[in-house]
Amino acid sequence: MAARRAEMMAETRAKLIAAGRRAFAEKGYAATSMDDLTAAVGLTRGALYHNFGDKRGLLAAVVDQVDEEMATRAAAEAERRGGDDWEKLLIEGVAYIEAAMTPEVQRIVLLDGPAVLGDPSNWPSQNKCLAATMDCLARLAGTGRIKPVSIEAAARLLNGAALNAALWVAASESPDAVLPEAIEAFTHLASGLLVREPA
Amino acid sequence: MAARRAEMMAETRAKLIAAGRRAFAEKGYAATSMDDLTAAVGLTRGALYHNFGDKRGLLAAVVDQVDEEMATRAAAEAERRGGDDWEKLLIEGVAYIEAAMTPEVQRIVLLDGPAVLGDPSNWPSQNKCLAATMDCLARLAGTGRIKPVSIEAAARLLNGAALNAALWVAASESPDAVLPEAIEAFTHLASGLLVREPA
DNA sequence: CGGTTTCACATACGTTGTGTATGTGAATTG
DNA sequence: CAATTCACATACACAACGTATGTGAAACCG
Repeated sequence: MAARRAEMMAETRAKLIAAGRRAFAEKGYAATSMDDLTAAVGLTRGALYHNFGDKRGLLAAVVDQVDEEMATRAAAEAERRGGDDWEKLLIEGVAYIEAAMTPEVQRIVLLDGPAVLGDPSNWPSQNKCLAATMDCLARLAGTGRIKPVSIEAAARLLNGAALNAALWVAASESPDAVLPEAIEAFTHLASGLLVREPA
Repeated sequence: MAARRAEMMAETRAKLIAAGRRAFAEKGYAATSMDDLTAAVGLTRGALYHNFGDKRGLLAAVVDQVDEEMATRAAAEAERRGGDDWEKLLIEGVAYIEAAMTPEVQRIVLLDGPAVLGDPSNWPSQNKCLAATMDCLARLAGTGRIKPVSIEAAARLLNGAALNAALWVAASESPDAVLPEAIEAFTHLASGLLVREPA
C-alpha cells in the first residue's frame, strides 16, 4: 500500500466525482454547494479547485463518466442479444431511453449538462452514446439498408428523440405504463430511415 | 392616457419580461444578475419579486412568451402554405427547427428552461408547440394515415428530435450547410409514422 | 542522508447575488 | 378628505463562488 502521490490524487478525484454524481443528481447543479460537497468526502474546496478548476469542471467530469457508462451498457445490451445492425440500432436506442429513466441521468446529463456545458456536440467527451449510434448508422448506410441521409443528422435526431422521450416518460404519472408507448413510437420513427419497411 | 394602476403594472411586467429575454438570451440564466436586469429598465429588484415571486418566476414568464410566439409562427407558416394534415405536421416541425436556430430560443427554451423549470411536460404553460403537434397527429390518426401509436409519445419524440436537431445545427461550424440535412432527416423519421409511404 | 523543491490540498478573504423584511408615496376607496 | 391599499424601493442577512496565500508531506538531488 505504497500510496504514491498520483494514486492519492486519482483517489481524490474519484471521491469528488462520486460525490458530484450524488449531489448533482439529488439537488441539481445550481443548488449544490461545493463546500458541502467537498466536506461530505472529508475534503475542502481547495481540492476541488485544484483538480477541476471550477464547479463546471467537476460537472464535466461527472457527465463524462455517466455518459460513458450509458454507452458501455447500451453496447453490452446490444451485444448480449444478437441481431443485425438494424436491430442493434433499435436495442441501443431503447437502452438509452431506459437509462435516461434514472433521475441521475436526467438531472445531470439531460438537464444540467446542456445548460451549464452547452450543447453536447461541443462536449470534449464528445458524447459516446452519439458516437455509437453513428457507428451503427454508418454500417447500415454501407449495406444500403437505410436511405441516403446525413449520418450525423440522423444520429442526433434519433438520440434527441430517445432522450427527450425519457424525460417525458419519467415526468408522467405512471412511467411504467407509458414507457412501452415511447419505445413503440421510437421504433416507428426509426423505421422511417429504412429504404423498405413493411410495418 | 389615464394610466390606471393595473396598466402600470402590466407595463412593468412587460418591461421585465423583455429585459429577461435579452439578458437570459445573451448571458444565460445563471449569469444574469437581477440587480442589473431590473436596473436596465429603470426598476429595482423590488418590482421583480413583487411581480414574479423569484428569479425562476421571471424565467417561466419569459419561456411562456417565447414558446407561444414559436407556436403562433409555426401555425401561421403551416396555414400560409396549404397542404393536408401530414404536410402541416412536417411544415410545423421544420418551423420549430428553424425557430430553434436563434440563440434566444436555444438558450432560454432549450437549455436553461428545462434545467431550471424542469421538463417541459410539467410547465404550467404546457408547451404550446407540443400541443400543436399533438393536434396534427390526432387528426392524422383519425383519418388512419398514421400507425396506431400514442399521440403524446409521437409528438414528444418528434418535437424532441426537432429541437435537439436545432441545437446541433446551431452548434456546427456551418449551420446553413447542415440545416437542410437536419430537415431531411427529420422528414424521413416522421415518415416512419405513416402506414403507407413510398420514399 | 539532509537540504531543497514541488505540489496537493487547506485556510482565509473579498465579491457578488439572492431572498426577505421593512419602508414609502401615490392611487384608490368610502 | 381621511384611511387604506399596494406597487415598488430600500436595507439587510446569508450563502456560495473563486482566488490568493499558507502548509506539510512526498519527491528530487547532491
